[in-house]
Amino acid sequence: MKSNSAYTEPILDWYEKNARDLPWRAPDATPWGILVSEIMLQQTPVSRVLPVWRAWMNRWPTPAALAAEPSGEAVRAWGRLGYPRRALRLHETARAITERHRGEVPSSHADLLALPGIGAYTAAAVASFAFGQRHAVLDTNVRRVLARLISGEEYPPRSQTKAEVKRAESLLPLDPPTAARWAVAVMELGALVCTARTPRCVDCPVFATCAWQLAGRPAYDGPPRRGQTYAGTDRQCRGRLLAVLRDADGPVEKAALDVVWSDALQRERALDALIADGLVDPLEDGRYALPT
DNA sequence: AAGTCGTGGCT
DNA sequence: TAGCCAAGACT
Repeated sequence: MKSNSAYTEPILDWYEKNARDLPWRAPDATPWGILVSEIMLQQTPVSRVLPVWRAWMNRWPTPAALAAEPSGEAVRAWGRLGYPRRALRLHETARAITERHRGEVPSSHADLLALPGIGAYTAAAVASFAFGQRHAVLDTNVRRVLARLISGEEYPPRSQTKAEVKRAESLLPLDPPTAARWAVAVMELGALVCTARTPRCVDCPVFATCAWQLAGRPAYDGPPRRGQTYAGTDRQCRGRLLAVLRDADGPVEKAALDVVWSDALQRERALDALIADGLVDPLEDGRYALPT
């Protein structure tokens, strides 16, 4: 097997020995199971995804099974994973797969990209992990690993650049199955060793050739990286309101929503937004429910 | 194209 | 303790 960089073989070897045993990586994992895992894992830690993924796959083992249910059931089963619009889009995707692709998860990057809730990363990830294709799979882990290994910087730029994509493509092994293994391997290295906060460089298989190491691990000096305060935001309010509906057996009175958020103006705004998003259904009798 | 969109664990 | 961060997508 040909390697096209000094990083390829050490990282592939490291992955063979250190990969986590995740159910969506099992030999019997289906493209649908892999797709579901990728949606759930967007901005969400593995540990929180695991139980929800298992229950989800047990209940809806195929796209057609999910497509046959009301979207509200997907929202309810989503539980507290966060960003519940993902559940809605996953439900839409199940219906699109059922209608447009005969119930089979499409294998082409373009077809995947056309599905709701699936962007460049997820399309590449599913094409790579489920179908063994050769794609640059550029997520937050990979971006950070490459920034350190090659650019010698602690963190990548705020938003993804074309240069990063080119670089990721140039590192891809030529053989598709190997490229697919490389993709998970780099991601896993970022998740387990080359972590954001306190990297475990002593365990790194490419420590000796890491540009960031060689530069003396200079601290990040770019613009502030984030600032997502949460307490008191519309997002928190939306979360509270939706939790009431998730935990209820059926439609709820307006009063049941009112008690979970004191600021009436913000509460109405958040409720309207949830309705506009299709996450909440206002009934004619004045009550509210998850969508049908 | 910068803002918005949940939630909880970790340091 | 209070940020920081986690396999992004969409507008």
